[in-house]
Amino acid sequence: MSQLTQGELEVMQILWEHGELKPSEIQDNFPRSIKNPALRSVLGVLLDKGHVSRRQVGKAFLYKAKTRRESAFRSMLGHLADQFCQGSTRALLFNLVQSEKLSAQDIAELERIAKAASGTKSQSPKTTRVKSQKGN
Amino acid sequence: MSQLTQGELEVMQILWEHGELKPSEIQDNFPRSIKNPALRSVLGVLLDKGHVSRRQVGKAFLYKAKTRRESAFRSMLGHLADQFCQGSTRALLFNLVQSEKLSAQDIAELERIAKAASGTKSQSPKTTRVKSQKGN
DNA sequence: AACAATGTGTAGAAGTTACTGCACATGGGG
DNA sequence: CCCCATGTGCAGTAACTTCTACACATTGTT
Repeated sequence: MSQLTQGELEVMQILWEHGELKPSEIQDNFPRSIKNPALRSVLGVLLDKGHVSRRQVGKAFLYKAKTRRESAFRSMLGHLADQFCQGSTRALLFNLVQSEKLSAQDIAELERIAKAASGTKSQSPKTTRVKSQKGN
Repeated sequence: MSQLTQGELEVMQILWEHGELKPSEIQDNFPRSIKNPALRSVLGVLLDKGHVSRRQVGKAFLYKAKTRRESAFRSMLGHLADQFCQGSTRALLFNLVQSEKLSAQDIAELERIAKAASGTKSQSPKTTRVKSQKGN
């Protein structure tokens, strides 16, 4: 499935956050001013690409994200890895760890998360929930 | 500086790898078939955007990458973090660590790299100096 | 029934990326 | 000097993204 452009991504973010919306509601939640037909133009592209679905309710269409946020994220990350890390997200990760300035505490946290995620002998399998915090 | 497109990135990769080249040489190293004027069109865009410089030698132009590979990588990674991790590459890193399936060995390696890069005082800070990336 | 509000459909313009074709310039070998 | 290979300059096409303008349809209210 083809990559999301900037504008398409802006729309997807709103759908991921709010669920099922009609165009005017997306407009209301848009980070910048956008005219209705311009927005619908983007929605049309997203529909063609299969990233959203829509259903008619009354006279309006409700749009819903079909591609999951995590999938889109992974896809874009994978694309970046293709370009800069021989296609390996792992190599990308190592690169990132190397260039980020991490505190000892960060590193400990990192290790805990890694172990919990690998599902092996984790020391304290508490709620190491980090996920995509969208506390908007 | 504006983001690199797919085609622009393909050209940059070759310049990063080979140094200073003239268009026909870039063509020879191109992963797919591309006609000379098409390539020069991309080079022109890269020149406008400031990502490459060129100098005339004889009757030909030699093109050289001006933006460093690491800078472009970090920039694109930052862009991705803006979209999916509230602008924090650190959050992106944590997310990645969580979703990658890492072996215990990977985790140990990760920790080693992290500590070396951060130059912490928890261990022997031997080869701390990894790289000094400065903004281009 | 007429009207305003809301929402859709369609047409199309502007900018960018990616590409093609062709004419022109320069430098070495006959 | 003429020819030809290499390389540039320039004009223009095609697809895509983003956006605008405007007409038409539906619903609720008066």
